[in-house]
This record gives sequence, structure tokens and C-alpha cells, in this order.
Amino acid sequence: MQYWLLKSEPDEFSINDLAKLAPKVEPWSGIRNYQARNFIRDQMQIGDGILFYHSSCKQPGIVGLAKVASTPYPDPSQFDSVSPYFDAKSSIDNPRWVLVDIEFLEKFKRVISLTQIKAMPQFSELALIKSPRLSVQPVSSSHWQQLLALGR
DNA sequence: GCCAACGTTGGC
DNA sequence: GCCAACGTTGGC
Repeated sequence: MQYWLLKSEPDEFSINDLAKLAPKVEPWSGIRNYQARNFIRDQMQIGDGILFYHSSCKQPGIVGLAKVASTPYPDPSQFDSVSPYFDAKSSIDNPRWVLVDIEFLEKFKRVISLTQIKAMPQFSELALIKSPRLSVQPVSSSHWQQLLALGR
């Protein structure tokens, strides 16, 4: 069991969109970064915890929880020539990009803002701070527990 | 395999 | 909308 942080732009897909779907799952489509892809492909397992992060918005921060709801499988959008996520160099036989389904768990009572996280020295090693552009990040169980306590 | 050019992310 | 950081591409 591992923990992750996934970023989403709320204008595109927010925690409320995920909540509305529940108990249906959302295929986490569109990851086009190798480091992020490798985490999904090599390490994600059903039941893993996910911190849901809102980026590129008024109040960037962690807004709730989800969980990994499938094993990794090829992202269909890479084969769709009209999709913005189309990848001509990928093929059905040798797909380049994978995704997992994610399932809503809860919305935090309060948003854990990026400002707040940055102000707390215990989070200086969090990938969100150290690798701010990575859209799929591992989170240690210690950080996970601390962040849960802050959000609930 | 280096590295310049280019594209993208995302906070501010 | 700006721009810093950084990932990717492609020529050599």
C-alpha cells in the first residue's frame, strides 16, 4: 500500500466532479510525463491512497482523498487522433502511456493550501515542494498521516 | 551522447 | 499574463 498525490486543474476536473461520479470511477487520462507514467505503471496498486490536489487555480492545495481503483492499463486517448492526448508514436501493440481508474473517498473539511504546506518545515521533502512540476508524486506514510490530520 | 531550442507547467 | 524551472526533441 502506497500513497500518492495527483494534480488536477479544477477548471478541467475538480474534486467535486469526482465526488459527483461516485461510486463510479474516473479513468485518470492524459498523463504524458515519463516519471509520472513510471510511477503509475510500476508502483500503483488497487487501494493505494491518493491526495487530490488542485493546481492552476485561485487556491492551489490538497482538497480531498481518492483511491486507486484499477491496475494500470493503456490510456485510450493516446490512440485517438482527435484527442489532445493523441500520440502518433504510440501503438496498440506497444502502448506508451498508461492510466489507472481513481475513486472518490472524501472531500477535506478545509483545503490544505500550498502556502500552508510551504510554511511547514516538515514538508520540505514533499515532492510537491521539491519537484513542483511532477503531476503524479509518491507521498510517504508519515506525510500522508500529517496531511490527513490537517485536512480533516 | 551533448546541448540548444523549444514547449509545458503552474505559482504568482 | 509573466516567467522560472525543467522536461523533451532533434541536429550534429
